[in-house]
Amino acid sequence: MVEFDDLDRQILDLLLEDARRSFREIADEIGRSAPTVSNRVDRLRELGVIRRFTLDIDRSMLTTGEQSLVVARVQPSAAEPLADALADDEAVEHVLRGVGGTVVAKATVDTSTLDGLLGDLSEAYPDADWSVEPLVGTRWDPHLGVTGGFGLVCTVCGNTITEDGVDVEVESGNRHVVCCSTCAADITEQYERLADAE
Amino acid sequence: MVEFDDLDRQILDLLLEDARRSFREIADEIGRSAPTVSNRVDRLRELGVIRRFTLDIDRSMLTTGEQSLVVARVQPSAAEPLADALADDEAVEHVLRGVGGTVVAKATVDTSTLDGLLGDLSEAYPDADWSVEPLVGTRWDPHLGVTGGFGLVCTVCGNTITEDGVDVEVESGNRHVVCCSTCAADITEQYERLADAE
DNA sequence: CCTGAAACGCCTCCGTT
DNA sequence: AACGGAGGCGTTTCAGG
Repeated sequence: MVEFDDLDRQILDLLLEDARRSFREIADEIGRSAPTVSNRVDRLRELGVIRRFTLDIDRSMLTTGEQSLVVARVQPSAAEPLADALADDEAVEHVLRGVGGTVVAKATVDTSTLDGLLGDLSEAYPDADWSVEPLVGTRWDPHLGVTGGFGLVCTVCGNTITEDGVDVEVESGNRHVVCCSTCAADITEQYERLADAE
Repeated sequence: MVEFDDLDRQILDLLLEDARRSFREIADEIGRSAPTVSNRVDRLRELGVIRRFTLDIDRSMLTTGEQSLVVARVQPSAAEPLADALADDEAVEHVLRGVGGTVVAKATVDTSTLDGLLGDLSEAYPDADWSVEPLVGTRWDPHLGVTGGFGLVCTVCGNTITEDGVDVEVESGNRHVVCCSTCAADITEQYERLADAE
């Protein structure tokens, strides 16, 4: 059983708004019992839809708040490794990557302290077009998408997952949700090939 | 009394990692009692350091997950109104603004659905340099800054706030934290002038 | 500003439907 | 899959240092 319904969407909406809201309060809101909400939340965490419960902090109020905004444009094929390299730096908090090769990073240090990392990356990506600026304002309005539909997406073929969905546990303990047994076989094979290569 | 010490920093660190962690667990971790943690968290919320408790969601798993990355470069003076205009749209979840006039937005709709909003904004900011792409990857590693120091910053003059700090309540119910009575008078005056202008 | 005790509320396991 | 009850935590209030 792998599905994702309106109840899940409502729970996510309420938790995005206030992640410390009690399960009982959520239960009242959506017309279910607290254990149901608890079970749903557990499932959403296990599936990886909820990556973590966290805070939105106003860093402009803190002296640790010097932050930098990095925007780079590279060849689309180079975007993923660049994004990974940026994300690996401990000062980098956020990385966004567009399909066209735009990579945006938000770091929790000032621009001069970032220089070391960016110097290395500039050499590794000589064709890249870089900009680095002190970050002066961030706004965040957490919500799910505004489009009507919702559901889970197959990580193999991209189709929407229905009641035929399969929840595959690959050997590292990671889980993947796929739409059918064909995609499940696909992903299992991929992981086995990866394991053999080691 | 307005201060921000190592205890606050530790509490924020632990909550960034898991915002549903119990106050008692945090208390054990930092060697204080649960009521102390509860009081500190209340204070951090009231001060606006904690803007909200929320979730990090993996949108790539949801069919609502089509997202767009917008990067605009405008005159620095135009960046703030542009950032506000973007943030006002309900599909826009994140807005980042650099001091040099770079504005980055992350929207929870695909690029074609964004067209209406961006068409209007392109007309309003004819000198802007725009790019819009489907967003294909986001990573987020929540943490406080990596720099050593911490503390609260005066919203008037930018100095670090010490035990002389003042917590001013301006008439709208909003609060500001400033470093001294001079800055407190400044901000009160500013708000009064604003009220008179209406 | 902190603590401990106590009261109250919330979460989760379990048995049932 | 979901519910109600029960036991055990978690949170908050309060008195006292």
